[in-house]
Amino acid sequence: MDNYSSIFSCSSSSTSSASHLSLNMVNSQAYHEFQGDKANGFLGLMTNMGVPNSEANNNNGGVSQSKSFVVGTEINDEMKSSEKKKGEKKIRKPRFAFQTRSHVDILDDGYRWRKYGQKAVKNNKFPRSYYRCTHQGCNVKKQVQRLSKDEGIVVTTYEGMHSHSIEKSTDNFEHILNQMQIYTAF
DNA sequence: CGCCTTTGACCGGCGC
DNA sequence: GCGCCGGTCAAAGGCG
Repeated sequence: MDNYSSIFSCSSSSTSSASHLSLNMVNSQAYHEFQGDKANGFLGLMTNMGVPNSEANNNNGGVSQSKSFVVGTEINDEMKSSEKKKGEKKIRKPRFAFQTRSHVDILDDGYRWRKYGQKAVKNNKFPRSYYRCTHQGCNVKKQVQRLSKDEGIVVTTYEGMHSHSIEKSTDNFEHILNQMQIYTAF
């Protein structure tokens, strides 16, 4: 979790109308923007989400916001010769993460995930869990990790983007956002 | 019965 | 070259 280029803070958006839409949008757009220039496009998007109306939440000194979006562009080092790897499986996919103040680490975002691994993280007493989207042909991955520093914070890192639509009701993004708000209130 | 979690093994990259 | 580390595989078992 060191090489993330930028951190966005996102307090709960009160307008639920934009919620699931923006999450989808962010997903795809971010993917594109990362090809060329790093995080600027994403930043713009976040502003589009019409966010910052920070509820004066009671956060303990260190953390100033309850939810923060972290966007990682992986190390682009060897992408000089883009044709180097024929299989392009080697291409580092853009990842983006957000951390949530929550006591449950299963954040249902509307997709179906299958857990395929769990590893201990060093300097962290909590393990990290690896999930994969079970939709056929969609190999989006995510990993969920809890901070040992503050076990109330769960970091979810997504990798890749879904090539399909959500299987559950699309209102689910609203639900999760609502959940986030609820947990944030504590 | 199908889908999921669990868990140790395995593997590739990287630093020494 | 070797060992560590992070990520993935796959067999076995659980659960609705």
